[in-house]
Amino acid sequence: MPERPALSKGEMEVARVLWGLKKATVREVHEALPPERPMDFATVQTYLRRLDTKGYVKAELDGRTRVYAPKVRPATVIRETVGDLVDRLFGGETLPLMRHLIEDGLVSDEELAELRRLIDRLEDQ
Amino acid sequence: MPERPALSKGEMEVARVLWGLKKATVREVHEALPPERPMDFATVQTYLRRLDTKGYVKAELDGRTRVYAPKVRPATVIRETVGDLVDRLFGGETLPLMRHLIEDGLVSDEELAELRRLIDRLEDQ
DNA sequence: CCCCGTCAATTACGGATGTACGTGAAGAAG
DNA sequence: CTTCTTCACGTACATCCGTAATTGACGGGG
Repeated sequence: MPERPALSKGEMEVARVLWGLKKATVREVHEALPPERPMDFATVQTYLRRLDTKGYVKAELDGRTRVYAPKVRPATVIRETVGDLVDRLFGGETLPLMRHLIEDGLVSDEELAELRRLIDRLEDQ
Repeated sequence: MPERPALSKGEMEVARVLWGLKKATVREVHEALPPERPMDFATVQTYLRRLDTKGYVKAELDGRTRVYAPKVRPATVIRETVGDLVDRLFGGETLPLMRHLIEDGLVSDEELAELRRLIDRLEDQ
């Protein structure tokens, strides 16, 4: 597999937005940013350019404006990123991460139920 | 709460080792590193010094050798780190992360069972 | 005493990252 | 046709990160 350089924190944020939009110009991504995390237009531009060089998105010129689109699926990025974190922080063990997520109250009751359904489905299949 | 600068990947790795040792010199940390992730002695030294300046560990001099000890509990670091990742990659939603962990086969059957027990315990309490 | 090996500390350094400024072209206004 | 404005592009830059080479103090053998 083509080993891409890992994403940085900021790159992740704009990648996430681009996944949501499927296809967008810098301006569109900029405007779609979550309001609690504003970012300069030029900063978004930089992140998109870097995502391009790193191979996570592709860009094509429309007139004189670049239109970006994802090239790597979110699931892939997530797997790699989370895997890396689990390695470094938990020595590769996944369960401790789960435990923390659950015990720190980061998961609501509803989500717990949903989670249980998920496990059920997976187990008898 | 004293907002510390976030940990970098490398810093996490040595912090993890130090948590295991409770208290150790650079050399001890260096020797306790997982074999599949070797690291120069001086590199470990640098990470520990940076962990110190960032406020994650404290160091005291024993003779002319520094002895390091954790100052922030793992649970705290984990909460902050994972929280940050969840924000950036999932917009704050925890469940999608869980889903990915489970569906990508990153969780063994045994762990699934364990996980179910965890949920049970949490729910009826 | 002087030299050498050992171990810890300090300094170094190229590349990544977060963030933004300066520049130049396309179009609107006069 | 000249000027003003708008927008996207490339360039910039201070900091952080990963990684290690260099320097300096101690103790032991000649």
